[in-house]
Amino acid sequence: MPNKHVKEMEALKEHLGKHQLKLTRQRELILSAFLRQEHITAEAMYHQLAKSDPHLGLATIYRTLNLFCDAGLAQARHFGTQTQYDNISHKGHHDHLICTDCGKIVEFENCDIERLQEEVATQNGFIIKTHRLELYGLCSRCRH
Amino acid sequence: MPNKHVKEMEALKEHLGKHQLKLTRQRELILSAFLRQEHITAEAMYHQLAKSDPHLGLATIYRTLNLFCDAGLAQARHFGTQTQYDNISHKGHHDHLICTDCGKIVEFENCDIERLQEEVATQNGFIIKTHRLELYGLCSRCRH
DNA sequence: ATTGAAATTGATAAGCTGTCTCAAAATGAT
DNA sequence: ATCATTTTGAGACAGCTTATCAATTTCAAT
Repeated sequence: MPNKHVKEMEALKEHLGKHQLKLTRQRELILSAFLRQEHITAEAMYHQLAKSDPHLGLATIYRTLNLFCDAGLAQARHFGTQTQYDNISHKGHHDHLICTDCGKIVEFENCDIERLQEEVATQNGFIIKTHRLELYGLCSRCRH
Repeated sequence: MPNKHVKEMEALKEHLGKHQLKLTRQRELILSAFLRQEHITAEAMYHQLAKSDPHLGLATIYRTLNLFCDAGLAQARHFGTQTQYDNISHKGHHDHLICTDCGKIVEFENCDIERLQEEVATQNGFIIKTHRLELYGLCSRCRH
């Protein structure tokens, strides 16, 4: 596990400890692979890891990615018929423009929107931990 | 069909005419029910209409809602494991502040955020049809 | 280091949502 | 009214995700 993933590893361990869960070889392996991606599906990770670990089950991948969501390391996003698991640390504050016709996804970042979100939260007594902003529409090619 | 839905009915007829499709009792019924909602799932509409029309098939609902998407009256949005069909004519978007601790949900609306969203979309050549904004955090009670 | 209760895994069955199939019915142009 | 074409309803089917469960692994307490 690269050094730069130590922080996430610690976050996972903390979550495991709090919930009487155990650190397994598979969880370490999947975390390591997950942190290298910006976002990935369970199926894609299954095929990716099959090379180095042929007996890693698909159910374990799903269970572990959902665990990462609980631990705040990942965020599930449903698009089409599949679920994308977004890497929170990569994401930082990236949001998505999604073409409903061809499925194209454009990532963007907008500080002004972030600031307004904070404002709205403060007005309502909230402290924001994460957010999800998705804009659905047609990309330049599909709108014709 | 209420008078206020005449415009949508005409839009549907125009689409049907252009594509050699036919206006059926079911399509009228489903349109009428759909226009009364801000958004709905196929399953929910199935149960809702089952009372007045027990033999209306679920497949027909799906087919018809997808037809509405093609006709520009509806917009499909994947939410959780299900597909929400949004009523395009309802413009009043409410976004959500969600407390991850107690589950409290506060709805809000912010024109400035909406405007910035349009800006971002335009910069990327997109035309927005719908969006989804959720802020996750702790509400005033739970943050202590 | 060993033990043992509790959690996890892998393989697969089951569940859910949405689409496809096809014979019967409805539509609408003629 | 006729008839080619489209649509419907019911259920089969397909894709993605979760549940089941015996075998294995983890880890805290010896």
